[in-house]
Amino acid sequence: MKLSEAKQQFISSWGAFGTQWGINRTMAQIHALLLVSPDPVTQDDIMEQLSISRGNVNMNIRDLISWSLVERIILPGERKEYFSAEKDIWKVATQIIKERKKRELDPMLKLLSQLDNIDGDKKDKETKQFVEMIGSIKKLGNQADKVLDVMIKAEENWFTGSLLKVFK
Amino acid sequence: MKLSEAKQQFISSWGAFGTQWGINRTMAQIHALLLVSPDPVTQDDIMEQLSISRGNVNMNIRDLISWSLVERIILPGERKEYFSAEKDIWKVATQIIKERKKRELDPMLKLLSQLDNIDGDKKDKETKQFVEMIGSIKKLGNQADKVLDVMIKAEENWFTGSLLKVFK
DNA sequence: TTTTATTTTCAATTAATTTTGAAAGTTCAG
DNA sequence: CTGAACTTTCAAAATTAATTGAAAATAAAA
Repeated sequence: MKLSEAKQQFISSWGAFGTQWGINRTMAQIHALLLVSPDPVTQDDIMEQLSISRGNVNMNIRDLISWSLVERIILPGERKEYFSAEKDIWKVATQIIKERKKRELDPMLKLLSQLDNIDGDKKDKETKQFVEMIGSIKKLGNQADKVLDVMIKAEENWFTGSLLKVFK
Repeated sequence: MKLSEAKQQFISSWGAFGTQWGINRTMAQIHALLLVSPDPVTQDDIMEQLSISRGNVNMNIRDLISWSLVERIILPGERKEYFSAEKDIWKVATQIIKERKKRELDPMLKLLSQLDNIDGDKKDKETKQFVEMIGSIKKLGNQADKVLDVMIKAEENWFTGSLLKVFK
């Protein structure tokens, strides 16, 4: 398989994959492009390679930067900005976990703890089911929270070594 | 807080939460409603409680059934169908992991292994970066695959007990 | 300062997804 | 069978999300 073909395939699939996870297709594609680009690239490079508008590139790049997956690079003596993605895939994964946890899991746990205190008869079937369900989701969420926290701090070696041993 | 109010809050937030994860808002809301309903409910109940059309309920319920999160219940002597959600939240979580793994991770790993063999000079910077990146994503994906497989088979006790111990 | 290169913004457009609702299909009691 | 009760389908409509592109803003060079 030719490089250009494989690259196209990767970028387009990464975009489709992202979509299923609630990530803007273009953002995922830009990320994919940067992941396989050894050198920093410009907005114009991205516009050309993905056939998308300047505004679109700009917004999605900023988004990727806010996720700390991409950094802005100023080359000395150059007017244009360049962009480069974090290439250590373990760091990429933990960074995504960290951000999604912060943006989604934490707020959800906060909400659940607000739904805790229900007025009225705790013996009522409806009330009982609600309180129990919120409680068990909260419990699971808190456990996931702890596990993810450790993962975020861990080294990749720990994952491949120690943890996989636990999983025999 | 009143039950009805808390329930509304939960359903609507669960829907918003689902959206961020690439899950249809209505599907997530129906799931939330069923999670906090102690008894099986009908399509009409769902239509009324969420103010949505019959077709919408029907399609999303089928989707939930295909995820094995909801089951169809026929009450003896009744003409209508009833629906009920799996209430064990650990089972819900592992079932979702199982399905997403099957529908998303597995196909992605399959794709990556097809992008392995690139023609041309492995010393070329572009080629090298591509091959290495695909390789490391594949490696991480395979590790995640193993970990998730064990989780899917595990009991919740294992998660709360043994695993959390590993995480001190 | 003025000019030029480059980035950012955002209203308008386009695309993608979701929802509706009525018709067709199914099932079952009488 | 027949018809009422109920479920399913799917084209069209509505909604939501993403994208464009040109104008405004910014920053560096002349």
